[in-house]
Amino acid sequence: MSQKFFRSKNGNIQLPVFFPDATRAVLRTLDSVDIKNTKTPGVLVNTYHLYEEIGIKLIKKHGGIGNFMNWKEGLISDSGGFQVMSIAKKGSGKISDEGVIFKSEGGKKELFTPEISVSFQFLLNTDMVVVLDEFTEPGASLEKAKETVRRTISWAKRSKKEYEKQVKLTGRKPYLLGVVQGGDYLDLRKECTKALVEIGFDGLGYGGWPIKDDKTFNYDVARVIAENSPSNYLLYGLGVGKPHEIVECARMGYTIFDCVLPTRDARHKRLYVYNAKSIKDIDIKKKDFYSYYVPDKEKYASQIDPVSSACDCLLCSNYSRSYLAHLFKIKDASALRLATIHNLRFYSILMEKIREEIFKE
RNA sequence: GCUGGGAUGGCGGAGUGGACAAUCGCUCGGGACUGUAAAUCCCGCGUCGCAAGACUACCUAGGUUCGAAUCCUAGUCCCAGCA
Repeated sequence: MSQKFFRSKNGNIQLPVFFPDATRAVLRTLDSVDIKNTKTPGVLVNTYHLYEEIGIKLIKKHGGIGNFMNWKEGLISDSGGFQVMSIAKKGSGKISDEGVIFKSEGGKKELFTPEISVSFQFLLNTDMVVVLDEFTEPGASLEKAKETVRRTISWAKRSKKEYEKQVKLTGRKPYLLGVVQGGDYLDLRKECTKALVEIGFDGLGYGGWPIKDDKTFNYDVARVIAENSPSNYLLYGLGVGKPHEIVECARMGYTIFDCVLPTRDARHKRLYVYNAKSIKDIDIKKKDFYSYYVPDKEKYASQIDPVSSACDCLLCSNYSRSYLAHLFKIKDASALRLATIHNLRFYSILMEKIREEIFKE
């Protein structure tokens, strides 16, 4: 790991980091103060969604998405590449070399291009700009995968160009992240990585779908990207992942992660808990260093202890298991908020532990 | 006391002679979720069995019928109205 910090407007943030997904400029059920209190150093917002849902004028008026949502910490904007994939899947759009044609809310056809993505991200005024890429679908044929890599590289070139234009225009120089595609084809991944390095970025992202057919994480791809990137590059696991997957990738040199899991899982009644008595006792070297806690089980309905003793979040330091079970049972929104806060704190503790491990070595 | 209505699985509540181990909802148990179309979705839930299947079941006891949760008789309990 050569890069030790992530540059944000509010100062340097120690790497590695996990940024949860505030896709639509909100981390569902929380507000920005809540997020900060979980010791989460930054969030990811989504270019495609914000482009659709918030007008350019309003963003300009606020001087960026950070001001809009009153979030002064780290900010990364995703390009919309992941949405390009879902559009294609839905069949409600079309991907061409020029860009993506999609139907907006009102049914109007709109063209979304790599240039639009980058320039809009400058408007969002985030710390890292991610280039628009074409997602290699899981199970894609070699031919299909090659096609997405070809387009991803061509879009990356255009993005870089637009980025340089925007740097001149604004005088700002956020990180620029290239995204590696190529599915499970290691040669393709390598080729894509090299081509992107040739274009020149501040870092590269592990794009596409990182989970193999057998449901396990594809570490081979992660390794190929890491091994073929310059040492000063930031390595970013896009949409990664489960706690143990983050630990593994961090050991390979990845330093930035984002994922919907902690927040979505919280809303779906899956809380993460460390198999440890206290925060100090957490050992991420152990194979099963964490497990799941389902908050509304009957057996918890009368327990007065907190969800986890190895946690200092708002939930664990103030409320009992029975109270949380009650909140879930009566479907009160605060159940989701407390659960989300807890999972985010779990992830921020995870990153603290990873930093400890890496700096010790 | 009289009159009418009713008693179905953990709960609510369908079914009103065969296609019923019983629609559906809830509860309960299990699973999924990875750059968020997701406070969502999937599975199970009489007993035994991995399963095919077997057995016991719709208040109780009789009865009618080839066949009853469904029809008849008696009983028990509950509810409503009237005394």
